[in-house]
Amino acid sequence: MRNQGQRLVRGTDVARAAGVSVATVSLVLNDRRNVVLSERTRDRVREAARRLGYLPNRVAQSLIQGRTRTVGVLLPSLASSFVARIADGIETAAAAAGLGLLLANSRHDPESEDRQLGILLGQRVEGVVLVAGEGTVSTLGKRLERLQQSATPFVVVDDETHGHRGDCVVSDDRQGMDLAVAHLASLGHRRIAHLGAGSITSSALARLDGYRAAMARLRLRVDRDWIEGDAFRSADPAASLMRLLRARRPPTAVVAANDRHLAEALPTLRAAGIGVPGDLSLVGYANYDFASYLDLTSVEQDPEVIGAKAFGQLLSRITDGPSKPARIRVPVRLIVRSSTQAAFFRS
Amino acid sequence: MRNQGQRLVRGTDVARAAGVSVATVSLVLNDRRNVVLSERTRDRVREAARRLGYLPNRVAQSLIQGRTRTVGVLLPSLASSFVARIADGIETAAAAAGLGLLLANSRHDPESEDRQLGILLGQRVEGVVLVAGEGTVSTLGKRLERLQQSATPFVVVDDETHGHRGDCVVSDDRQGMDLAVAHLASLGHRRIAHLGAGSITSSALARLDGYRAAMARLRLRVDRDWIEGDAFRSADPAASLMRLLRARRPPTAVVAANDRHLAEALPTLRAAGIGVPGDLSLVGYANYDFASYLDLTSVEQDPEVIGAKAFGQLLSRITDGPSKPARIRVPVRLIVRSSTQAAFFRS
DNA sequence: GTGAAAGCGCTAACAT
DNA sequence: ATGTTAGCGCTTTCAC
Repeated sequence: MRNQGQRLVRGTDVARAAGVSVATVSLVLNDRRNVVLSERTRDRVREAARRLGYLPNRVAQSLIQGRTRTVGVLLPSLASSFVARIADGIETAAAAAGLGLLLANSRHDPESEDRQLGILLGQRVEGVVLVAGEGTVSTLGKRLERLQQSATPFVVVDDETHGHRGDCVVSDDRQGMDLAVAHLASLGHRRIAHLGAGSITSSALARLDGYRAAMARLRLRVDRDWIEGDAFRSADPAASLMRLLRARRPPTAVVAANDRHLAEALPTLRAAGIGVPGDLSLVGYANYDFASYLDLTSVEQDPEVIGAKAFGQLLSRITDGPSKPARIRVPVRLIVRSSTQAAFFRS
Repeated sequence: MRNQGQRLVRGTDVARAAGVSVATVSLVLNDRRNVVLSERTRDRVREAARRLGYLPNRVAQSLIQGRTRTVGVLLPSLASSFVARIADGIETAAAAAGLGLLLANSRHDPESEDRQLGILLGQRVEGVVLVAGEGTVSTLGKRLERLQQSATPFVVVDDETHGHRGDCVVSDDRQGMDLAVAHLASLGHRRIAHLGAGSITSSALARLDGYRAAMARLRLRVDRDWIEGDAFRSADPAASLMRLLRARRPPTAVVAANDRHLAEALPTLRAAGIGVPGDLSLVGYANYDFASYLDLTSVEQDPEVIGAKAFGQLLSRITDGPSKPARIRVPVRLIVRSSTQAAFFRS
């Protein structure tokens, strides 16, 4: 539309070219099997459509069919590769189901997220995948309410704290922390500390929770000064890590909620003469590509699957309607590299 | 649409609730200043719209106005953070201009790209940003032809080889290589080799070209065995790098077309006892986040700006119509870290 | 077998 | 100052 100059080909044009009516064009091109059309007409129409490069106007189709074959994806930013890969997973699944993707970006701003949501709803998307993020997560409830009122199916990704209002898909952070802690314990570590993500997202909280649960399951005590880098003192991961090492009973291993914090703290560790894994074992989280270059043992997530599951759940809501909210946790796996090592000689 | 149960609010509903006609609703909500409406009616309509949560159906608006306020973005994958950040830039610019984004993913497959393009055109997007990628770039021409025939404005990103058919936006790879080579030369290096990206994208070619041009500009000879990792022997960056070091006149510095190759070759270098930057200076390209963790001097691109410029160019095509094809090169900058050092004592 | 006509929800001329 | 009407491009009964 708004094609300066040559106007786009319409069904009418094809009809005229084929010497039939628009109705027939529609019948032929949509392969309506219940009506019987002569082969000759079918061919003539198809030929004319091909020759003119006719593409049925999906806007008009949407209007009359009452469905847009489009879902909305509302995310905080594509700058995060985790989020981008989730979007990739959603797109792939949606394309396979014949649905298009309307992408909107809140730029971590609740007001913007609200405005974007309005646009998506105005476009009459058939459903919305809402990827939570720092900045918007605390007021997410409002937007979910709005979605509910509009009776538009939706799925929340990367936040389960608001999950009671509908479906959500998250990475299994508790499992990840359990794998990390169990791995260290199996290497003989007993004094395992946690370097938090410095965030209030449900992921960060679940990782902290998962750390505590794993330690409890393995009957390992957690000293009060073994947890650092919560939402309020995350500014400097290196400083946080060094604080951990000054604990009354210094840890022999640290599980971090994020590879990045570890990577940033590494030079400080080196400067302090603390060898990894000789003096300290480290497990990261997210398995960013630099984890392999830095030889960091890390928990790998699967954002593409998260996206695919989110779309799958959304699709079943669109076709089957609402029912009991689902909470889907996508499994993670531990990638063992050389930042972790047995702690025999320390106990 | 396809809202099981409660039907969405239409203009008619608002009209009935406010005791006016649909036309009036439209006039009020679109703030038509040329027609005069009583304040009382305006308020009544606005109030009713607010109360009912009315959102004008953009599908219907699109149909009658002949414009969808939507642009299509067709990219090879969101798994690449470079591409994802370009998409982010496009989205931000589009949102600022009041246009939505229909995102489609070719998964590096030309046929899929063609199919997706058909869907975008069927949706009557007002323009298309086509991000080139490995796998689709060689047959890009066909799709550009299709776009031209449909008279839909488009901009190609990350490929200038097909740029003669319309506008394109690329990162300034030649400038990047020039910065890298000049930096090394300023440190006293004369024997500077090139480790290619192992790709046939226009970026990879431009970087190789840029390397040659920069060397020529600085009157530095390029030995025949100083170029490695072209499209045909890129499988193993470490092996390529080691081959470079066995050149008749071994280089004292290497500029790579991609950080990743350097990162992968680093362990091999270490194992061979070759110190960086002591024995060899290295400059990477792309400035991935691991470049900072590995202390790699690197050329930083600006994908968000690339996206923004691409959208800007597209928008001017949409509003102003076609004219001489533009070729926009987005500047890069060199981030100096400690993988490069003066080569005084070697010459 | 095929065409005519109605209508999806909206906007924009034209009436009143 | 507001309502009536036509029509965007398509699909879908219902006539012929």
